Amino acid sequence: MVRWEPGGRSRLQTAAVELFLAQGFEQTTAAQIAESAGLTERTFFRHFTDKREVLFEGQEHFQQVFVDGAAGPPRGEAPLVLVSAALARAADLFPQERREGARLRQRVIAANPALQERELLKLAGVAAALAAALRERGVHEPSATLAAESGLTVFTVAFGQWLAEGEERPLEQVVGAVLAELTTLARPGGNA
Amino acid sequence: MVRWEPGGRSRLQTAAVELFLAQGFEQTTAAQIAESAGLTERTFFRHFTDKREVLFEGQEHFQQVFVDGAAGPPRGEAPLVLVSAALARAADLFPQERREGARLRQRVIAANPALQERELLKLAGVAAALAAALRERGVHEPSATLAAESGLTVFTVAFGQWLAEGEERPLEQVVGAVLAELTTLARPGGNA
DNA sequence: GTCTATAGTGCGATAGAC
DNA sequence: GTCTATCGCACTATAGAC
Repeated sequence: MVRWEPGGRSRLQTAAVELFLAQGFEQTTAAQIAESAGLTERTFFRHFTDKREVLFEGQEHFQQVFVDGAAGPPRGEAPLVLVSAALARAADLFPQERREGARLRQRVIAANPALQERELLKLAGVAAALAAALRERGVHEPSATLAAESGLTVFTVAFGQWLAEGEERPLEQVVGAVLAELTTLARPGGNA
Repeated sequence: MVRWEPGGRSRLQTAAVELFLAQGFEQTTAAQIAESAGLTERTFFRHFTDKREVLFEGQEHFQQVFVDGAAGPPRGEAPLVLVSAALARAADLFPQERREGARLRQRVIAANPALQERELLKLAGVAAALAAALRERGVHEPSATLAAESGLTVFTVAFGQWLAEGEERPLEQVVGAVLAELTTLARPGGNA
């Protein structure tokens, strides 16, 4: 006989999304989530430093994919080429099967400013890591930061479109379209 | 005889910055700030919905300056021209005299992730409002969002540079330089 | 202005896995 | 023995309700 069931962490995450969807983030207490997963409140906070964090697992991996992706193209390529490569790798993380789950998660976040704050902080972290990767490839400031932030902007815009009702294209294709739009826009006289 | 000194709100803000600098954000309680301003904790939370908010006064005005700035150029101009106009107006909000105060505030924010989250949310709000203003001027999605987000990125990068040790140029000039860098970036083969 | 729920922390105890 | 996941209890501060 086991003292506790395995996978406490993922049970907490699943329970959290369900409860947040059913009754809202603020109306759901950490104790409720824990109970719903067969654990105690104290254990919830052992796994997640705060209540919001339960929705943001896997961010380190997401970030690393961007960083590694930027290391793909040969040295000397333009910053946006490196960013484009990173975006392609990041898009691979979200195949069709993940679309519906992503929609649920996004709905929870959209309904609560505190969760939006956390998401923005995570994205800013990815952008900072990507900028550092670009600097390692010889891109100077402020270009590195501009390119990295632009890349994350492209990703989030594309991701939102990917989650939209009726959107059928794979994420990589949407990312490509948005990136093309950005370069058009930034070219002097672009997209009047 | 007055029942209470005037300017409670700004006294709270001043006290908050001083205490946050001296002992850190988390180590400072709302009660301490209130006491330091000769008020009660309850009054603090009457003025500011949460502890972080005491550092983010005046955001509505900041946002409105961006929106109004984008309404300046004649209709039919390219999105980045509208954004450039908005950036110029926003830069005017920060003359030389505000540089030192801005440095202190930025130091407090840089030292605490919770404050960074709030700042990012505020900036996202400005970007969303600017994007809406661009759409009103006939810019379609996703260009409106891309242009607006890029504008805010340019502003924050420039603002950071403006606060750097040894930087002497006025903010508007730094903004112009960073914006020029962004357009260079998007040119094919640009800025390798 | 008071009262209260909840987030989040610190510390110690327990129990299984290795 | 060590390591790790769990629980239990006491505690503070935030923030909202009354």
